[in-house]
Amino acid sequence: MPLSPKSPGRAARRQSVGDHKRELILGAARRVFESEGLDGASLRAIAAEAGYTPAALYFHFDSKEAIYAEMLDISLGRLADAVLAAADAEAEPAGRLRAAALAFFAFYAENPRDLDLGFYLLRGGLKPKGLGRARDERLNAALAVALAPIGAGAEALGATPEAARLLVVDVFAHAVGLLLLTHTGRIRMFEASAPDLMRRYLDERVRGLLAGGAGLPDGRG
Amino acid sequence: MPLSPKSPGRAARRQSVGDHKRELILGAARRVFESEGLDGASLRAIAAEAGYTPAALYFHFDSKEAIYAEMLDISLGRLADAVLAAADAEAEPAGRLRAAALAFFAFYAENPRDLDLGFYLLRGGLKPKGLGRARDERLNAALAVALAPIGAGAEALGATPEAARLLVVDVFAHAVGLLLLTHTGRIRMFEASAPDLMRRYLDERVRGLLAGGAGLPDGRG
DNA sequence: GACCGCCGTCTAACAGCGTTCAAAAATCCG
DNA sequence: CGGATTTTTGAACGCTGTTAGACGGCGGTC
Repeated sequence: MPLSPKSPGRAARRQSVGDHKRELILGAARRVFESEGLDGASLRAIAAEAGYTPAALYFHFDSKEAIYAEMLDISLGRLADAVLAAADAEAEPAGRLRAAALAFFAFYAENPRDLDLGFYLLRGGLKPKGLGRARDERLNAALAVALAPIGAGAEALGATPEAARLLVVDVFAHAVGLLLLTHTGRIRMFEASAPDLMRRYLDERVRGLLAGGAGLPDGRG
Repeated sequence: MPLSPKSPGRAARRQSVGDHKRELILGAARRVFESEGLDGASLRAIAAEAGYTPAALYFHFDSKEAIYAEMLDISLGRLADAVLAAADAEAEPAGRLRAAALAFFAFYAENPRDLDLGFYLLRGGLKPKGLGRARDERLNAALAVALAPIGAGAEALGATPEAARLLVVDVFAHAVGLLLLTHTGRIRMFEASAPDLMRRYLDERVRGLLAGGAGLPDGRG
């Protein structure tokens, strides 16, 4: 122990003050991001909104991407909360499955900035350079939590674990595709209601589960 | 006619020389983009690769985005070619549908730079500011061409036009979602083979078409 | 009570970006 | 060749994320 702690509670208090300032900056980032968009949100604008000089942000975060990464963590946490709440409001497995998947879809449909953040990651941003490998672990963990009710619902309806996993993957991909294609508003095929498409898709998958034990067979061909 | 054409073939020759230089620049952009990625490809790098000074590019293109937009046009053209070729290699409607959809998927799975370009648009890039409204028309038209064989196959299998349209939309969204989620390689659920997932999904939809006349009912509920 | 050291922030600057503008070079035509 | 037009250039602008060094203030030690 090269450092002799000067006083017991000191480090902890420092830490909590530091955390508070990080949250202050993240809040400013969220506001600027909300009004300017992800690409339009400059570090200087975020710093100004937080009452700081740009350089000061580098004391609290390693980079601008680190701020985005932390915002994504928060976003995924809110997503998981929304999905779990929606699932818990239903009693029957089929209802829980549907509610969870629709809540996932609705979360991103109604919060385009969270969608931007997610797409930023998917498009290759937030590379784990200095962000640490742990970031990816957290990301996958949060995603697993948010999607868990879908798989659980499928298993409760009689699907094998493998079939349930495949259904989760399919629903996830379908939702992401619908969200992305609707998002720009410039692809004519997707000017129609995306939620309707999502509902229709889900209804069919649940019906398949109820009927045959699997909407799509896990052995193909 | 305020401009008196000095000689008949002159404007045409100018035009063709200009087109040639545009293609030269687009080729340089494609190469730089291939090795540096969309975000890493700077205008100065593209200009250097083409043997130009950055400012010279602005004589041939309105902006960097205009270069990207033109690259996207070319990309969508190649996509349509690949899809139509794959469909034409099959005789039966079901085979044509499957081949077209799988070719669409494979085109982007095997050409990540084209995928980047497409996602750049979906993420909000290539806004029709100075790019002109005509860009969006061309974009939608190219997409319609590339996806036409899927809808045609569905109708040949007995689907109503509306059901066929919905199937195209669904397949499109599913493919885009799978491509996007696989693309980063950082979402653990999608480390498995995306083509397999696409095939499985397609098989089921085609089976639904063959069985009931519609894989997913067009009246939901 | 004066001093030292660290923490948090600021000022100033860097290199890079897309873009613009006036001037120069190259090209073409009569 | 002369003059007009089309292309290209060099230099600059304002923006971006980021870094280095200096500065004030606060906590703990002598």
